[in-house]
Amino acid sequence: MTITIKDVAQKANVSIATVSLALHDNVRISPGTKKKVMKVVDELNYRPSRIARGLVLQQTQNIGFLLTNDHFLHTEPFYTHIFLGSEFEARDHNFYILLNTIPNKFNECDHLPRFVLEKNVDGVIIAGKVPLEIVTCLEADKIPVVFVDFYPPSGEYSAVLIDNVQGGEKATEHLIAYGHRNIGFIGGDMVHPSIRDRFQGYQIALEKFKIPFNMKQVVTRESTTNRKSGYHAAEILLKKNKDLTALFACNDAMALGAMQYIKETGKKIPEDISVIGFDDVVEDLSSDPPLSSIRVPKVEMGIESVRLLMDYLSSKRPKKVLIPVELISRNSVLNINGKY
Amino acid sequence: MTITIKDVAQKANVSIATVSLALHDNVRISPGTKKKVMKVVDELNYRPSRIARGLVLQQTQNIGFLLTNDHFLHTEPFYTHIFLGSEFEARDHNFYILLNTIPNKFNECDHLPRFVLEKNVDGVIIAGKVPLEIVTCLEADKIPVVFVDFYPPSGEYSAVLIDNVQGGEKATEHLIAYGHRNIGFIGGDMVHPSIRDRFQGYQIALEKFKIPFNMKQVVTRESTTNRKSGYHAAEILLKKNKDLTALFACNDAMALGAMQYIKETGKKIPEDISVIGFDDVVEDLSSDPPLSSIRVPKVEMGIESVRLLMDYLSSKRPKKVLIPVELISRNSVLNINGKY
DNA sequence: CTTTATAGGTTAAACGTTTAACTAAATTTT
DNA sequence: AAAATTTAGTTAAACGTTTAACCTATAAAG
Repeated sequence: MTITIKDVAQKANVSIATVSLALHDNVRISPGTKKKVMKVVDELNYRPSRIARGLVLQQTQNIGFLLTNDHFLHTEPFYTHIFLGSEFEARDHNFYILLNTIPNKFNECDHLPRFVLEKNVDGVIIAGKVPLEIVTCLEADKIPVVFVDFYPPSGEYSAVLIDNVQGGEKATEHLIAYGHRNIGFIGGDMVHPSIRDRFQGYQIALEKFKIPFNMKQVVTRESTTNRKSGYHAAEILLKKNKDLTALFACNDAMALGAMQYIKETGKKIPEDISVIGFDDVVEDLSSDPPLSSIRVPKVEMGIESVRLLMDYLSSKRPKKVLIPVELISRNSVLNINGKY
Repeated sequence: MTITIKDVAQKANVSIATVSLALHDNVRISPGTKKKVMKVVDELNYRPSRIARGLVLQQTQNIGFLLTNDHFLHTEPFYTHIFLGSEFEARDHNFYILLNTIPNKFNECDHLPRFVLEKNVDGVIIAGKVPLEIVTCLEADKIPVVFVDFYPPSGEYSAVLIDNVQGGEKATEHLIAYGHRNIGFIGGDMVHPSIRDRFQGYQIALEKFKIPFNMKQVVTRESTTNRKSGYHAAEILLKKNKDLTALFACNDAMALGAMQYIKETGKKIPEDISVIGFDDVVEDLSSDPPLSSIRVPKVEMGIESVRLLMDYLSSKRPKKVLIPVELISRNSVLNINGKY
């Protein structure tokens, strides 16, 4: 027996319309009546049913959150933090987040996430790279979309993006500032815009300091960006380049893999080789040594994505936000200025 | 302009009741009419509105998922995997999972998760240890609850629990089978039933093999169960007990902390000290050496929790499920049989 | 003193379903 | 052939809100 607006109306001796209007601070309701209603609302601990409200208002107050299975299950808590940020902000707007993971490959339009099929969301947040097919299907449904940490090759969307170029520069410049001149780049899945941008930042920094760019010092053949491929990339790189003093890995997972390879070959980090990563997902992961990285404010990105969606819902205009990143210096990079 | 049941009825030349009944496979509808209706449903790509349905059926088809902030943000992806499991299973039942993280400390009843206040869920899954105040508030609301990896000290609830005693035994017996006789136990937050059970499993295994239990070989004073406290606990333990050949840490995080301490003191794992953890959250975390552990089937637990909730919703009877665990042998435990 | 405006409500329709109760035609039973 | 039953649908109420349209006193204006 849940309390409805009728119960309140009855007990307060007014119509249900009055209760509703009072709850919405309508000018038509006198202060006296309002107080009376509010008192009963408190007494009965009444809360409007979100379902009934949704039906008449034709809105769900739900936000869909789309993510590939892989991304959610990643050991590195990157997208989960973004997800949590969106939950925080959604709460403030009285929205709910409906998570739906999707397979990494996507076939047909007929199997869209159910919250889309059922029209159970007012908008969708898409985090990370997803199959493009799904984007076109969503597009067809005219459902508002915000991208986080990914942007489809064509179209005009709201998006929260990391300033990857800036990050790549910061990481590389840090190594340069510490005296490194032979810096390897560990990439993977170069089709991914984020990785490409980080690579571009790497190149920009080198150029800025007049350090010749050498394609031999770069690995971009790995198709994934996890530890295993980081390990493998480091192997390739270090066997080809005996003179490298530092590695910039395009994300922390690859950096950790690279560190493992380096340690297994008997070399010391950072004494023999310095390593810097990207994403800063290793906070209390106690890698040995602690990995320097580029911090990406993940929770903030989640928050921002909800804000953009709210904004779009009222203005109908897409907006892009570029999130700045920050260098986190730990102990995996050695200052070798004046050492050689 | 979203398609409603009316549009379907009109185009199929039947009443909306017929459409609804046809969609629900009601015997009253002849095969012919049903086919006709279904054809139009397909043509118009009609999907019943979950909101309207929820209103008349007085059910939300939503499940609340409650978790403390800390647990969700843990680096170790334990609860996120449980969460994902629940999402998988909920999808099969056409339910949505509404995540709500709560602060670790909880004050008043007046600030329950909104999905409870708004009656926006049919039931709630509570994962991990939560403030007891919230449990009593939920109890008062008569809202169906399933606990996962936690069970409140009093009351009768549905729950999915890890067989921690069995796990503690398996871990310890593994060490014993490999010839270890001086086995330290690293605990923390012994108020937590899971940790206590693991400790109990440790004791049972020792007793089974007639190995004397020695309180000196046990640390149970740490208030948290993270890397830092694992590091600290290992320090205490190893300084007091020079003869330990193996450590059983009550979870992987503490095990990793302990490993770090051991390595920093110049000892080798597993040559000098064997280490085994619990939870198996380190899968591709590439600890060095790879940590042996007790695997807890996290995704399955999430799945099971939704099943229990569904079961409770129809039967109104709480049910407990004890999830068995599995030894995962990697390289952090050395077989020292016949070595001494 | 009648007319008009205003303040403070109330009535009723609408949102999109489900389903109990009803109905009409067809079929079976007696 | 009339009565009873079955079949295959339809009608209308209900779920809990919001809000446009309507109403009725009272105050202000002429």
